[in-house]
Amino acid sequence: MVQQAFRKGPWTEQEDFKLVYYVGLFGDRKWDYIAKVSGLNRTGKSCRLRWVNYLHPGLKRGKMTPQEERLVLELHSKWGNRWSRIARKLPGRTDNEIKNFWRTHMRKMAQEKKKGPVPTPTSSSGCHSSISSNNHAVDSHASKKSGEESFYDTGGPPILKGSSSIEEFNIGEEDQEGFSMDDIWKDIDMSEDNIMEQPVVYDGNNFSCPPMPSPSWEYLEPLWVVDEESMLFPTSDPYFSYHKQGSSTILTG
DNA sequence: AACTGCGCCAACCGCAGGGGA
DNA sequence: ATCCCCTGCGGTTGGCGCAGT
Repeated sequence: MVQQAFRKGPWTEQEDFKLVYYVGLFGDRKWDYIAKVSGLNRTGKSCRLRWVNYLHPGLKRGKMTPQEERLVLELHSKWGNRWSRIARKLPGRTDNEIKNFWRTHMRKMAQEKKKGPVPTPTSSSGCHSSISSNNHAVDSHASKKSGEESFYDTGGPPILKGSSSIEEFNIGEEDQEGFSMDDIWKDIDMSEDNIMEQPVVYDGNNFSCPPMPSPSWEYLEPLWVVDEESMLFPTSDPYFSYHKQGSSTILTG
């Protein structure tokens, strides 16, 4: 058999469109199949990763809130490097995101350690020596891309925009204040070793999103008018008009 | 203004587990 | 019962942009 040379590297706008379209058609499980029929010339793995880490409608972009940071630290002290597990407790955050955050955090801790003694990283009070400053200091994308509307500034991937039902997944930075950490802690205590997928719940203030790795397409369907014949994309969707305004075909990297 | 270092994110790789044939 | 394929997870790295010099 001749091994097919798959495309690698950053995803283009067109590839994203295709992927979203085919995930809409076939769901988010059969990645190899999607990769094949879509003609993306990517591996199923690559498609899945792109979806989970970037295109998934439940994603919450932007820097982690202090609450989230604290939660990550606590959960990490509990579970170690079980990123996906930790991610399930942070609605809208991916394991990759958390992993990256942790790396950055550890680096900072190491640097601070060089300078002088610091409280233990896993203590919720101690970690704030770096965390809180971090909160103000940097968000690479938010600050980097000032001047242009960034995915990372909007509280969610653009695909979400324009749909009122979906928009509700965008938990803005401010909304995080109302994000009940107590609920999360309770949840953690209750489900310690019995993590279940939970339905999306909106009580008027807070959201509980489905775990990232297994997103549901139910809430996306209205966005996608699937036309298999013509393969038309919903160009009227804000997501697409957004991208059409952009000059670059490369979305990331 | 140019250069360098750093921080951050996206994406790849390898491995393990689960499910179906 | 075994094998194979697919999916998911964790670790790692390359590239981009910003900040400091």
